[in-house]
Amino acid sequence: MRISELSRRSGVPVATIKYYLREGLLPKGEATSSTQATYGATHLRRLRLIRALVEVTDAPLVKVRAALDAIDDRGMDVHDLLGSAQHAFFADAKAAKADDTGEREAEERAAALLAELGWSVTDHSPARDQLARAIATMDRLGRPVGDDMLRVYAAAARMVAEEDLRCLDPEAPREEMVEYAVAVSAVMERALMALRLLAQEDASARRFDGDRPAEGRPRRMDD
Amino acid sequence: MRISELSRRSGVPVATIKYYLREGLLPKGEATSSTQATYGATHLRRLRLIRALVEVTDAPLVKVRAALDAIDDRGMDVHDLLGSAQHAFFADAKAAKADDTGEREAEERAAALLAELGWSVTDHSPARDQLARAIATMDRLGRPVGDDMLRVYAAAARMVAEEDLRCLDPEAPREEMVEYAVAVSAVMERALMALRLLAQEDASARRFDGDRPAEGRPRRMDD
DNA sequence: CAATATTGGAGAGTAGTACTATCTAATTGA
DNA sequence: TCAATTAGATAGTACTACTCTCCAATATTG
Repeated sequence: MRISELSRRSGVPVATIKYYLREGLLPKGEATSSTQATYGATHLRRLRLIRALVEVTDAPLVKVRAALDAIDDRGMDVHDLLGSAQHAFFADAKAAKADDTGEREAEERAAALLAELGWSVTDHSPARDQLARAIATMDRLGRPVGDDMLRVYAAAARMVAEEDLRCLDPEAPREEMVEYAVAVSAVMERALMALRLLAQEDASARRFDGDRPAEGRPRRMDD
Repeated sequence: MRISELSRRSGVPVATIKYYLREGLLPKGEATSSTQATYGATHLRRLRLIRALVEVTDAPLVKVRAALDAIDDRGMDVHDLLGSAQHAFFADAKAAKADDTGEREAEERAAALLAELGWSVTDHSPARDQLARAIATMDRLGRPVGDDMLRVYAAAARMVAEEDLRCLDPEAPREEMVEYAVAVSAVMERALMALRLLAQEDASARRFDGDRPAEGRPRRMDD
């Protein structure tokens, strides 16, 4: 298929496709002459993935490209491939400023939690830094988070992550599997956040709105 | 305190504070003369909240301002205040294009899930739209999410949301409580996402890495 | 009281992101 | 043959989040 058909089938303007080509987000089509190239199903799938990533999460293109580059990296086993794609997409641009008050302490709390949970994760993971950053930020706001809260969060995260991995098909071709894993991580992140907000609204209704808030009634068991 | 002290104590450059003042993110200080104003603890707290929001989540300032405006809105009960602050901060700029394939269907699935869970949430919530969008996007990528997966996500979201609400102090002044709620929603979102990634890494290790020594991949045949 | 510093307010400038538009020359389809 | 399409390159646009410079009015210090 030529570029105009790729555009029509993906809903992305030709000018934008050319821009993605220039920026290396999309591999070049196969040139049939000096002013013609053809694109295949891979290009269409890749283009849809790009749009999903930029529309649902609003990640900068540079992160999308980093994740895509990781996916295309040959010569890694699935676990490392998954890890490097996540690393690329979710790494934070602004480096960990290991300078200030409480940041170090927050890192230690994050490490302690991970140790307690017994999760086998690499050091220097961007996710770990982000966890520490969130803890440190809550400290700085004067509202430190308790260990019990972190444990609840970790338990919820684990439930979701098990489910994420469960729906990965080990029979699928490697590249598709990793593409899918990245898509699930990124777009289902939005779903999870939306559900959290919805659940907060429900909980808030039960607490502040439903019946009189002030008296300390025992926790309702409706589950 | 004067602007330079506010800058020193918050770590935010004076020029940036002035910019926030101009943009209405920070209320003006009390003017003591035509070229002097003083700022109080409220300003410092607000400034720290702004920085936490823009640094941890990378929300655009317009969203931060919308959330802040909602917080400052007098004459709402706590539940509605919480709701409008969340609405303001988490609403998506790009309107729901109710046009295309499967979007309507995704909305129905989201509604059905919420009905099944019995959550009392408003219609027209941005979170609901985002949930539908995520479902529709997975469909479009050719990897639709199952109802069982959505239920797991919902259960996890509920656990976290209960915990979020639990740590809200009903005795606290209303404004501080809402500020805190927004901070928890926004910065602990990052913590939850980081933990999900870490849990995915652990699950991936157990699944793809754990029982295989250096040499073998379960199956590889391409190239 | 004079010299120096700081401040509020306004405006312009900057760097980065994600496109979008225009142009040229080659090539294709009718 | 000749309008339409295309690759590739360059330039322009709109937006965001600052950052810088300037001014006149104060405030602080010697």
